[in-house]
Amino acid sequence: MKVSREQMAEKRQRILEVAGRLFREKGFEAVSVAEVMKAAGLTHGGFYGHFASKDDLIAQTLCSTIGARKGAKRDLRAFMDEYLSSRHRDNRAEGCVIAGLAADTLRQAPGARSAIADGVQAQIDWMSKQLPDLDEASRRRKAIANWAAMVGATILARTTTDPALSDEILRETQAWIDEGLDRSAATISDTVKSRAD
Amino acid sequence: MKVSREQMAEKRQRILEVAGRLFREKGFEAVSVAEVMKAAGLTHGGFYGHFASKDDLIAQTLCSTIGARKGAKRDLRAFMDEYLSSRHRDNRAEGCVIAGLAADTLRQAPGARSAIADGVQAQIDWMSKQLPDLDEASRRRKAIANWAAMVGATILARTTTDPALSDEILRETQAWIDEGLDRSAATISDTVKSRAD
DNA sequence: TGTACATCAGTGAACGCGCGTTCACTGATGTAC
DNA sequence: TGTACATCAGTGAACGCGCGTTCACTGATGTAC
Repeated sequence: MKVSREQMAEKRQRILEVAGRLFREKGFEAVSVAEVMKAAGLTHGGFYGHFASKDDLIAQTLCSTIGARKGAKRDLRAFMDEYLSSRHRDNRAEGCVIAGLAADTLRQAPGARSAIADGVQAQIDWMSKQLPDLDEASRRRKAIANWAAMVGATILARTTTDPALSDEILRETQAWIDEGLDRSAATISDTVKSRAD
Repeated sequence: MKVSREQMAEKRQRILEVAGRLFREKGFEAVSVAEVMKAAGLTHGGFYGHFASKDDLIAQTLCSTIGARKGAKRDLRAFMDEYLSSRHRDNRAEGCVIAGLAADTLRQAPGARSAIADGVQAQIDWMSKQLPDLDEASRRRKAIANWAAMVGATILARTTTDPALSDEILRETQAWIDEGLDRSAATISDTVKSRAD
């Protein structure tokens, strides 16, 4: 049965949303087209009215989900705290796409790969811009190293079966990053002071 | 046709080796039992004489590959240099199992999960032991944060489609880790000096 | 040491299953009059 | 504004395919005499 154009656009959006959740939770290959459509309240046959293929759905879902998460970011410290929290570790379905799906995306079609690659690039640029260091090079170095540590810690914390070790990985990574940020702040205040002299 | 017992043990070993390479290269789901057996020079029907199921193969391959890599480690600095090299980034088939398959393993059977989890634990313990810092807590913190950064950087560097950014991620992460190690060395030599006074 | 036979690792056809994808059909929508 | 009809989003059965797994069979191995 036909539906109105707004309804169709809404349904397309709903498919992208549930696909984003399911893919992050289970990975691309473990989620079937039929499962996505059912979760969106539709039957599987209608899928190809919205997307050209499963690969197309994957690429569009990544674009859409990365875009949505990008828009929600505000303060760097708050972002890092949330990222290395047990809540984020345990909530794969709504968490960071890169921590959840980067490894999976390596073997996907070019559309998916470039969507994730753009996300990595944008994330590094954003973090670099938020850091307090004075010179560009150390801002960028710190952004890359901290982002790598955050992604790695999330993946390792999710992998571990021992809850104490999992918590420790998040906590110690956060402490290590905080030490680095404090050191930057101290250097900057020194620099500002010496300039004032 | 029957073969001698030593030949059968050799074949089992060869299956584990090719499976280790193929899984790291393509992920668990994208490699079929038939593909593994063909790569080992056998036909797929014989598979169940060696392993109870594909899940069993995955778990045993992880154990075997992690064990083999553990035995090959020597010096921490050399290990870190190699880990964050473009060679390691580009050689998934023979590289670190955790960077290559940790994300995939999340959704695998318990045997695979615990094999990878043991690998994570052992890696943190080993790195912690190799670090020069005087107190246990900062050794462990540094081991966790550095290991997380190494795993994350490898995954991000493999994800990126821009070769320059990929190289940059590896280089800057290594530089950041080196700064941390140098800082430890300096602190220790200060401590030793002040004790000598 | 040589021979006859039981064992069993490996072979390859076959199985059932779930997947991505297709397609004839349905019926609400939106348009022409 | 009301009616007749073309459009087309959604339905659900069906498809071909590759997968993990099974099984009757083969023939070299290793043992009993």
